[in-house]
Amino acid sequence: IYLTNLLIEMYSKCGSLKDAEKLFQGTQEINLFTWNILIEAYARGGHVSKAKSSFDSMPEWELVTWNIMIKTYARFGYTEQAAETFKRMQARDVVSWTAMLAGYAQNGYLQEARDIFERMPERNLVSWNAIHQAYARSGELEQAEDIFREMPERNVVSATCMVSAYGDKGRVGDARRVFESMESWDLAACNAMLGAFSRNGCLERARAMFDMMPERDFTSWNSMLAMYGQYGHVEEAVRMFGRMPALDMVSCTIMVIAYSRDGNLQQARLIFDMMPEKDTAAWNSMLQGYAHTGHPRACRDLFDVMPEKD
RNA sequence: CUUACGUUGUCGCGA
Repeated sequence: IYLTNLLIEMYSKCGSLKDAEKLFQGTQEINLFTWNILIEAYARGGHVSKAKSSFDSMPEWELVTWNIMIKTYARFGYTEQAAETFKRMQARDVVSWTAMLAGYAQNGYLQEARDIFERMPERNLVSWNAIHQAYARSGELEQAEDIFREMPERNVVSATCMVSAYGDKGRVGDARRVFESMESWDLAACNAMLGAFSRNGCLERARAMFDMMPERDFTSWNSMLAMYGQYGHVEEAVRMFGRMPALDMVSCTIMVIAYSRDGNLQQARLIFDMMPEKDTAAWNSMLQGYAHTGHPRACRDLFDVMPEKD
């Protein structure tokens, strides 16, 4: 049963929801872990109502199950349901409190997040990071700085969050200062620094950062693409796009925008049509390409065939 | 064997 659970989880983490489901249904030996893994799998795929019906079909619930439901609701914007779930729980641990705090923050409820933080019976580093991030993402930089300075301990996550917050405000020098004071860096930390450079038009510094990074993922590559596209170096974006080891939906969407802004709607459409998966952001980007370049007809035609409109 | 925090794209919301 351990092995079955591991296998289901593996499928889920690879995005093979169908295989995870099949395995779940095909196995007779099931425990609470199995249920939790299944709910988590639905949550990953954004199938909130399936997660909820699995939750309802379970023989019993444990704390982890409730925690997963809080996260699932909050992540997809069902803040009220998350809060209801939180209130209905008989026992809560630090994970429950932190999930609720982060859930409020992700949906823009800074005050509620703060209230949760203050009511928490105990806080750990993750809880501190969550409240720190809540202020940072709301643009409350001074408060975020205060928390960062005063929190009992900091780790790579705390610092990454600060780097990103400075970057959002255009304070590249401060971002660098924090980044350089870190005692260790992981990929996300490097990406945050790279993003601070790229979003603020520091092309050379971004390039140097990118070249120096020991490893790169989609986020790293996509930051570079977006920067070159945004700052009018479409040919450089194209060059990097061609060098990427693999493409994802975001890379392609960035190129659709870059080509469109460059007036090259044919190339934009070519990339768009090549994409194996498209979300609404991808569709909207292509629409906007047509809309802003005087192609109302093409825009309308595309709009009419969109599978999902927001 | 399962759950909470950080890094990339469109639009909107805030300012």
